[in-house]
Amino acid sequence: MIKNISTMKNYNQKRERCCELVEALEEERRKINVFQREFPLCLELVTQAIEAYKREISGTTTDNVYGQSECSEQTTGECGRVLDLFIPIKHSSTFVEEVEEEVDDKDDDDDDDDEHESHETNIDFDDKNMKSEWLKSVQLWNQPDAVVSNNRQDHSQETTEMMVELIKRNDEAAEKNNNIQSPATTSGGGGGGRRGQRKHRRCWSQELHRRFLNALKQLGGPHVATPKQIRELMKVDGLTNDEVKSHLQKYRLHARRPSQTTPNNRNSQTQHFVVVGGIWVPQTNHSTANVVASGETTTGIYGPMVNPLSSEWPSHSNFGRTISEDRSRSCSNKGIFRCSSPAMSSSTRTKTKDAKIS
DNA sequence: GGAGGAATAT
DNA sequence: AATATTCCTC
Repeated sequence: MIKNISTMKNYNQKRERCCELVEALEEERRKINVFQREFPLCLELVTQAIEAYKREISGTTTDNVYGQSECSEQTTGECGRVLDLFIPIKHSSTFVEEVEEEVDDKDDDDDDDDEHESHETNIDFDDKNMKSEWLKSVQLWNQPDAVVSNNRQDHSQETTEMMVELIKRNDEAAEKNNNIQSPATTSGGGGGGRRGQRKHRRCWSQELHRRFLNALKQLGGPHVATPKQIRELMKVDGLTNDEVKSHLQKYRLHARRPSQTTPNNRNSQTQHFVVVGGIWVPQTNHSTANVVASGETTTGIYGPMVNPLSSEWPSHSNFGRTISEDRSRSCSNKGIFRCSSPAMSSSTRTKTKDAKIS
């Protein structure tokens, strides 16, 4: 008898717990629903989990008062599987291809913005240190699209994690395909294929670019800083000299001809730039409302990605497109002031080279 | 090996 | 067309 009572008690508790879970999951589903297109699988998984729990609830309330209901099995079976997709995330700190082991608080000592950045992220993880590492990695390296999709602050931690996990899985799959489908080629002159497999194309996230600018600032400008120095200052694991060099080259190119012709629809809110130590920066810490498509600007986990950095490029052109997509269009190249420009002329090397050629 | 610039691929 | 990667030259 006592046994029966305690069993009943257990089931009531269990049922209560299930109800809570269902509610929580439904809440999650509502949130994910916003991203239905981006995360169909995620939505499906949550839906499945909800259904599984609902079945379990109905199972415990009806016939199967004693013993394991079939739905209980589903819980450990289907539902367990579903949940397994989410739960392990918390234990996997190394799922980003290139984990930045070095990018931690210690490294950011000289990077004044980064400390601020960690506040922007509003992360309340228990194991903050561990998570911030991989979150930073995601933030730095991930495709901006995917990251921007996560830019809603009303997402709970679990939801975000689920999304990150799904993104990661998609990326992994894509990468696998890439490796299989694009073996070493010998086609095309110039860069591609001459030597083995072409490197995975990497996008410079806002955060990455911010670090780049920071390093540039510290080194005294794009025409003084060398790729190696920049890379060392950026302290981003996995970042190569070549990548920095390329980025620097791009930056210099745009600095060389800051005013491109794209007149017409300019807001009256003209953006003013100042060159400080050879770096183009917005004159003021403008709050020029660069309205993000999703509406309210958030400072969630991927908060820093939201800040429009396009203004930090020498020109307003599409240079920063990978970083902030097309938000840069709202910038203007009018009202640019140049205070100093160390060594803006093209290098003498080119001249000697040209001289040799001619 | 590192840097700058150009060529090339995506 | 813009941007990342690779090659060439110093």
